[in-house]
Amino acid sequence: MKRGSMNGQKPANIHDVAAHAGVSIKTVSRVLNREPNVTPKTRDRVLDAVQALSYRPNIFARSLASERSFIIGVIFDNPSAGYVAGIQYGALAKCREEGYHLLVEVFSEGEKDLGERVLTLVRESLLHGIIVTPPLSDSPEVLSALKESGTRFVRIAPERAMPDTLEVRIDDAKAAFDMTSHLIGLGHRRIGFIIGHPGHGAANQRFMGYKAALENAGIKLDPKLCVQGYFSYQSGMEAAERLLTLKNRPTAIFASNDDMAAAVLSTAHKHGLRTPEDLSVSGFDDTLIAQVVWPKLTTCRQPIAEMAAQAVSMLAQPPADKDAPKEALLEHELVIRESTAAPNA
Amino acid sequence: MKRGSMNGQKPANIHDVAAHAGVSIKTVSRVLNREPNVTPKTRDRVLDAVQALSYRPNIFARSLASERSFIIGVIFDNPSAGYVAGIQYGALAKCREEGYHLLVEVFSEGEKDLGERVLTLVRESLLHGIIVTPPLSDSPEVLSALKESGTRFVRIAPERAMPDTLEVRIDDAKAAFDMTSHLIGLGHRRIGFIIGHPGHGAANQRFMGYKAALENAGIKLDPKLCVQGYFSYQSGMEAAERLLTLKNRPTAIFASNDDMAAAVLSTAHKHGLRTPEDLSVSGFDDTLIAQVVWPKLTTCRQPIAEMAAQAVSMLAQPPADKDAPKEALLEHELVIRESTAAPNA
DNA sequence: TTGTAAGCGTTATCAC
DNA sequence: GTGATAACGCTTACAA
Repeated sequence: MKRGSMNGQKPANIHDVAAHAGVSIKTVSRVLNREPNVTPKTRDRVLDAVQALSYRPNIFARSLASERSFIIGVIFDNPSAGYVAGIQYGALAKCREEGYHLLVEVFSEGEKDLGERVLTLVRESLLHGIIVTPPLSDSPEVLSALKESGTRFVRIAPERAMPDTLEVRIDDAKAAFDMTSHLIGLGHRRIGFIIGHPGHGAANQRFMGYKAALENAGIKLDPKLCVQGYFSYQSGMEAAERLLTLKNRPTAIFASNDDMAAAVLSTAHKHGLRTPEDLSVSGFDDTLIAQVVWPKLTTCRQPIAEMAAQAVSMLAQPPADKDAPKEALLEHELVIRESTAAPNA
Repeated sequence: MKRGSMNGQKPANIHDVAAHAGVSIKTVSRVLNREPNVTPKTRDRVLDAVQALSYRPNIFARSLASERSFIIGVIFDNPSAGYVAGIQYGALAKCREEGYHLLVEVFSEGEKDLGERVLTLVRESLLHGIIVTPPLSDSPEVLSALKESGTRFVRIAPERAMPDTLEVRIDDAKAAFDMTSHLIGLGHRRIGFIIGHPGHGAANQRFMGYKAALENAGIKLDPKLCVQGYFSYQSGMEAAERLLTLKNRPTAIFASNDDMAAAVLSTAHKHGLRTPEDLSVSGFDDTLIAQVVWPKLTTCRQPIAEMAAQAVSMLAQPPADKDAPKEALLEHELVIRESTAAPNA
């Protein structure tokens, strides 16, 4: 057995490699970190030794000595499983490329000592950077703790802009505008809207987009048609209930995310309404649910994984780079499926 | 990344605390690690200093010096978003309790150098332990790499037992037995079964439970009624298609997970079959989808989060403890909803 | 181009 | 009980 592990042998360290290659540890370090000033020949000898001893640098020692960390953190507050999975998938792919690891933490916005906990996380584990997902990306406590810590962070889909802060987003207002326009194009005039969670950044933007599209088409906004939701399936059912029992009920409902849209479908069904014949329904996000419900949901695809990958890239960039873009704006895409059609079609 | 807070001040280290408290660094270390032999008075002085300087130990230095890590890894291969989220939720809660962090990594079983990558992960980042989720929990490459590395690991829902290995599971065979018996109790005799992914540990167990229940009720197994699936929505549609176009089609279909059961629902609908009047459908896992489809799925709840929490607990336990349980068996629970009823009801 | 030596912030080994 | 001092495995000035 060539590597020392099972049988109580300690794994090789940088000194072993140096000895095996007949060079100094500094040279090994240079090779490993791709620093200049190493002859190809020396480099090969070192690489051979690394191979032979199956050496892997100790990440803790590296971090301790260099004051850099190779771990990127991502923090969540309970969003949908599909959203979490999408973010992680994208972040992990890029992390692998860039040589980082991904540490996950969940915080709930309500909890005591939220700022304190965030500080502990970044300080104790010396994160290289941190990805902040909504609704945490607009939490004052989280944000000020992060600022105080000096750790670089990227906010995903934040509502409010912040100076000197990295952001990744789509144009939520434009996306909602497009979706609403799609409905209007189909011939709908009475379009219900289920607003997202009040604290969630993108929620407001989407609402704005909806209103702008109505105005653009010369349709007067009916406040009765706009009801508050919280991005949860449950809240979607309650909102749908209110909209569908209206005297003059809408012919289409645009929900701010897929979970709520799925709830609308189910509620409409319960009321004996067919989709899309009697009621068109559209969602937002294009998570798995959109394709699993019947009929399949018309929705707006948000490139969640790419957003996370982008966030990792920004973090991987050297902070000194003044010219690096501070904000990345990614493209959304309307996905027209079977849940929307012309009214009374 | 530099750790200094905004104003360029470096965070306090153990020497600062020692100086502030007028003791040696060893004493500070003792207090922090709850070692004996410290007078209450000294202890309080140290604690005050910690507070005053808002000191947090550097996790890298700690790990380097003690050869212990405070990070637990969890590795996935692409399972459903609901499953991933459930595992992480449970693991994180327990990690917080026990003072660990959670590092996530995704591997795909097909990829080259899988074992090599697993080795690198545990060695490079010196994980305290690692949680292996299915289907990785039965991957020979992953398992042998882990054994070789000497890192402690817990397998979630493995199919094959391994000596001297930690495991957390439910009794999948019993659960499938119960579900099948529920269907039989309703009056069904022709019960279709969609088998899970061949490489996935629990899949076989569930199939065994199905067969045992039939035998127990004196029903002869019809091989035509058992079709292979892969746990994906897509594979569920194909399997359902085959079952529903059978000359003598089943009056109930039991799919090995919720995603496939949702696909059965949709396929049945397409064939003009009503659920549960014309066809009963049941799933497994009780993920979000089970409650989002219409009608809501009868399924078997698997306590995913608790299983992950249990895994963290086992890892947190000192390895020397010979009497610590090597295997945890958690309870499943049948969740009867609207997708199952008596045939022709 | 390569090597020496001094940290990095902890824990651990002994003395006292 | 408490405290110097040496690891831990690496990076990085600074020499050579």
